[in-house]
Amino acid sequence: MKLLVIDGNSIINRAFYGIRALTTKDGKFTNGIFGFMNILLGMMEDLSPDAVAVAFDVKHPTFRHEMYKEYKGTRKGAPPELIEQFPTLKELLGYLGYTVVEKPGYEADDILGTLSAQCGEGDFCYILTGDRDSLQLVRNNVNVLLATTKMGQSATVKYDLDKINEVYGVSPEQLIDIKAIQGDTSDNIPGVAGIGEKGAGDLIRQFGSIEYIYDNLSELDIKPGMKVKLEASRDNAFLSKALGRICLSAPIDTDLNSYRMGEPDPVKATNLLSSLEMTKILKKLNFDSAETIDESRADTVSLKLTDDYDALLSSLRASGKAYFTVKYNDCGIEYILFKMNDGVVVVQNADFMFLTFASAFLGDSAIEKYTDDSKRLYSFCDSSGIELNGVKLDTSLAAYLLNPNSSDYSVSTLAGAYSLNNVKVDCGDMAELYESERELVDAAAVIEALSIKLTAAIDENNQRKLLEEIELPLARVLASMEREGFFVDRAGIEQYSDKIAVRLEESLRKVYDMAGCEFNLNSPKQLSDVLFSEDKLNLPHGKKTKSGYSTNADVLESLRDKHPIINEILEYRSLSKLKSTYCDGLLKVIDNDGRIHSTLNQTETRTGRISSTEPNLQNIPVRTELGRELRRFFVAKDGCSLVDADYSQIELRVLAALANDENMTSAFINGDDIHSITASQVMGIPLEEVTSADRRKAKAVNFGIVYGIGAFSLSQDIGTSVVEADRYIKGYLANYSGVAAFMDNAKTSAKENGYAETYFGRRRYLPELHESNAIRRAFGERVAMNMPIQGTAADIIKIAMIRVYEKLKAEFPKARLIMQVHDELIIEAPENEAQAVAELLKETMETACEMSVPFTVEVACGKTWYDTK
DNA sequence: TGAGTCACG
DNA sequence: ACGTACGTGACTCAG
Repeated sequence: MKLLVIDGNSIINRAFYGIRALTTKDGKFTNGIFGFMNILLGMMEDLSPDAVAVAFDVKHPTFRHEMYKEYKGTRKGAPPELIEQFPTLKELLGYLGYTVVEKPGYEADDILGTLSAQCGEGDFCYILTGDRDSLQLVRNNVNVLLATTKMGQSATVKYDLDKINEVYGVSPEQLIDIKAIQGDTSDNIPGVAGIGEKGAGDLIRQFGSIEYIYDNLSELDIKPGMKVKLEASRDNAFLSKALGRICLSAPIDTDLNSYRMGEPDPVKATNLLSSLEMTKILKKLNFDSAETIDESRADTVSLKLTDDYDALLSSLRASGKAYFTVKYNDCGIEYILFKMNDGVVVVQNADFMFLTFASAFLGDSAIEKYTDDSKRLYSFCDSSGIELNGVKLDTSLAAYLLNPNSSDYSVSTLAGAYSLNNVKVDCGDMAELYESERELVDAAAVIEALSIKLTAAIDENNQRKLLEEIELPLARVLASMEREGFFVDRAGIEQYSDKIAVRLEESLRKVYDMAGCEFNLNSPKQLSDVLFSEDKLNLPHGKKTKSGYSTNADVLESLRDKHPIINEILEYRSLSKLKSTYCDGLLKVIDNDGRIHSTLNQTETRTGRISSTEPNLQNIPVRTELGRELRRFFVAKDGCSLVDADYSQIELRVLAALANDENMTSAFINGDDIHSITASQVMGIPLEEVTSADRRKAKAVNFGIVYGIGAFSLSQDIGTSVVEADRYIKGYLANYSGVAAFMDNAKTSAKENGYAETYFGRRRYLPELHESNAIRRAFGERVAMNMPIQGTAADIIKIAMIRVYEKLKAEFPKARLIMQVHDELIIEAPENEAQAVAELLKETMETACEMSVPFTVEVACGKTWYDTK
């Protein structure tokens, strides 16, 4: 029989520390369980064992104190956010058919030892652990799979007898002797004072055992100093050997057959995993979906197809509500699936009447629509000349508002997270459809219940306005922007690309010349070798990364004077970026209509910003002249101009307003230059005497404050000492006392509530704030300070976008909003309307939100994006 | 697939 | 003693 024995404590520990904060929507930590399951399932696949035992230490309440004093003196207890995961993991393992083994007074180690010792001829035992102590258990038919995290990547290394001999040069038994001399502070094993890992290894490799060493101490060829140390710790050495030997006879069930995999309970396992929001794990388990339904408590939903559009439409009109999901194909809609009282009703786009029905249904503002991807639906309607009205809920948008930390807002995942996955579809004569469109039908079956739960949760959080006045209407705007796209000058990019290619080639040659060898300059690893190896350029290396020395721009910048190659490498890097990401990248995504249609994601960021992908048009170069040239190829189509407007210092203004800081607010009201004023006030110099260097420093502090600044990073940024940077920050907070109070309050209220929130009630949950790990907690605090600022600014521009969209539709129907870059909006408008549109845009953005500071907007028109700056 | 790098606000 | 500012996405290498 093939047996797998797992040290549960050790593996969950590794998982916990290896994966950063991962929690469910209500803040339960799940990272340890998630990592454990990943490792476990990987092992099951690789080894396919017949029997599995998962061993845990038991923290026996009466025993613990003794253990603690006796053996665990210096081992720190696990943090509460890990401890709370143990019971759930054990429960889950039970549902999946694994046997959990624990015995008060015994450690997981002892259970591993005892079970592995039961393996006789014909058996094979794998021990999975992260603890090297278990290596002593290796035998002919017992291997240890040691979980390691090398360079951030987790892997397991197999230790058999040969491997142990190769690594340690001893037998497994002798590892106990080594440890008996070396000791182990974390296990409170004293060892021999003054002899460490190397000395202990040498002694045992040479003499075999501590018994032999102590029996013959006087005759042995050992340095006198070491002999003295050995002699002094004689008793401790033997005690240590006894302590270090893993028990092979723990009083547990030793019949290996008891550990054969049991039948899993798919219903309970699925429910638990869904509530833990572990879709990926659930997928890997690959349960037959019919098995995951608890028949006794399932809601049964029928499935039927209809082409009686009139009946369906009057039924929808009668109820005034439609819960539905849509399946698209290349030609448009393929199916609409409604959840009606009596089950899922499917309409198929199979005849000419379908579009008439769809148009009547989607356009009817009296029917409240509850669906799962409104942006896509708006997009379809746009392209089909249908006006979509009455969208009351988009499940993905509601779920995003409830918790922007997730990454998957599909109906099936949400159904799991809200415990709505116990729905049985009675498919009648529609088995074929159900077979091929399972997920779709299941989604339709739960969308009503899900909508009700989400709506209740939104109300509970006071986020209805945010949903109905910002996110829902924004989906229509984003759909329009995506469809509109940005016209680009393909030939222009191609020419530019060729120009860059020539310079890139030259640059590469120069680098090879100066390096004295050819290598792949795109590989940081190879570059760091060339720059920092003693037999190559041997330059002073800076900070190290996980796989060598960093070669990033900061490091290279500091080496500029050391060698002319540095400049050339920086040149190569920037050219290479322009070529591959921007020239080649953009050319690839130009559509047949000559325009680039970026996807604007509304549920991606944790702060409420939107993001842009395929391609990302929110990071087109602007800071260097050569990069900025690219913007010449983003142009308005024939007869049109671009109208571009951006908020000036919106985040700082939001901060001033949210903090209600008198000083900062009045600076903005007066229209002062905020960075100069800051320099003047913080450094205590008259405004006229503020130099540009002073202003630059103040600007960096202003930015830093928004991010939850630290003195170290500020000093890096402005090139001063940490002490001086710290002085700036202190001075800043003294001068802007409202800001200081705001930051303080942001942290404490986030800690109390469990989330940070914007002015408009957008939330971001911050489980990091409750972590024991100081670094992660500090990160949480910075986020608690930053999110309300960045998020409120995001809310404001979203409001502006909705209003701009509406006004353009009413007043300048030929003008179109085409892009948003966080604090910037771009409209493509007929040339003769550009001026008027510019005024409308500026006015609308400036008045999107009334606060105690003005939100000023700078606007410009031009034929290309470049010209608007 | 993750790490490293770099583009933007 | 630690590691070092917030939020993104694309490309490349290397295991």
